Amino acid sequence: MFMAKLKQVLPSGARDISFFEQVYEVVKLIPKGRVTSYGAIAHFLGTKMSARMVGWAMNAAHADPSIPAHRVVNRNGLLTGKMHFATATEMEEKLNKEKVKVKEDQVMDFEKKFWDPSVELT
DNA sequence: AGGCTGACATCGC
DNA sequence: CGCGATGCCAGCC
Repeated sequence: MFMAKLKQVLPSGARDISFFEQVYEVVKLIPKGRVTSYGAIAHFLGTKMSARMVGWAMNAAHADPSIPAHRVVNRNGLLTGKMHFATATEMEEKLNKEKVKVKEDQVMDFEKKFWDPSVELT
């Protein structure tokens, strides 16, 4: 269960030097009112084929409040990870505050709000 | 050392 | 149109 791994989200050591940090960096760099996808981040990090890694990284990211994980959605602009937030509505509420409209757990104008790190950060 | 898991992405039936 | 199976990679048991 996720509970089991939830405990290891915060390792006592500082040996968290992995692409996790890269994911954190990218996610933190996401402009307000913008969103990106796991696939885009994965691509930016080089592991474009496996967006799962990004999702996995985000799993650990949710432990860090400074990481706007709510701005990261799946390829369809769907808030698939909302269930991992404190509350199921927190994600879309935060997005709404950033002028990002969410309908049916889906980001509206996703393509317009989409922020591609491989393009914006290059 | 081997196997399981994961907030995805895609194709297949 | 819905559910299932597969690929990818890294971390953890």
